[in-house]
Amino acid sequence: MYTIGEVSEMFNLPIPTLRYYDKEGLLNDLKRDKSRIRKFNEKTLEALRVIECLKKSGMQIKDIKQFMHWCAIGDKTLIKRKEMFENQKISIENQIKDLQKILDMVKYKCWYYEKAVKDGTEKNIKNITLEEMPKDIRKLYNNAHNI
Amino acid sequence: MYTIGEVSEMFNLPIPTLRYYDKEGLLNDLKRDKSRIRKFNEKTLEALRVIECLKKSGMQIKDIKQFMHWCAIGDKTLIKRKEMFENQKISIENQIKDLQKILDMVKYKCWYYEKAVKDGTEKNIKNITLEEMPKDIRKLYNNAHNI
DNA sequence: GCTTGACCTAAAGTTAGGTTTAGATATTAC
DNA sequence: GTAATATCTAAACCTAACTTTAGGTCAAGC
Repeated sequence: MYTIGEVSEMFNLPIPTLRYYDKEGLLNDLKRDKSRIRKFNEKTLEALRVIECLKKSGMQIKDIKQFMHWCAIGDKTLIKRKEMFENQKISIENQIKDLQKILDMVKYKCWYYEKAVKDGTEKNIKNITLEEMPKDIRKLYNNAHNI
Repeated sequence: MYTIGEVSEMFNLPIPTLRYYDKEGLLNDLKRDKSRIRKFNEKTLEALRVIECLKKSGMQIKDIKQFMHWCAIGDKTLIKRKEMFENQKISIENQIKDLQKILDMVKYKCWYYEKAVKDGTEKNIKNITLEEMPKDIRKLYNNAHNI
């Protein structure tokens, strides 16, 4: 059993954030002692790990709440929970793909500015054609420009 | 030369968003005609492409504004702009790495719920040990659990 | 000359996800 | 017993990035 202060340290989350999650209904398993003080147990910590994961995957608090609620209901909601994770998987895969395109654009810009800094001016590189680029850079450029 | 309505369609951005970007100083090259109507040219469109890219990479409007301002100043700011893109490159690479860890966690959960749905209950799988997991799933689990 | 449609502005409103404040209670240390 | 420390609550506040509203201008078509 842990106090809110201990959990705050463990997860590196501010105390008000933990209270906020509780208020929003994300911590179903959270119990209180006789003087209304929150007592976090292993189940609550596991819930927090899942919350952190789902948050980082871009899910909104209200949808995480929905999921936590399904968990509380029990086996009747297994299919919904499975589907949720399958959708989240697709969503993350798409986010990674998108970021890889953005990364190509940014890598192209890194090359561009390296050249510009070397030249001391942007003039020469500004109107470069595809043919004048090194092959690997051309690839970055093409990837990036059909975003 | 394009009107704000045309650009809105081309970029699939609401008109008020384009006005907002202009107001925030992201569109230095934007000119007006005699009756104060915005006229977008190729340079503005290229700026919008860069803005979209930087936004998707997680950069804030105020930092994009800073970058656009550097662009307007000219060759004196080349090193700053190069450094900005180099930092953004690292940031995106880290975002991708983080998402890949999250993805492993979510893939593990997909496997977990597939099994649970097959069983019709979460009971059996709930307390599964590392040894009882298939090797590839154990790998996902381990990757995910040192987030 | 009047209506329609696309543009304009400033200012207020919105949303998510917290964070801060103010005041109350309870346990521990001296 | 009293001071310090950690907890509690409700409610106000905050920030980013828009979005909506209300009212005004302007050129084209009838």
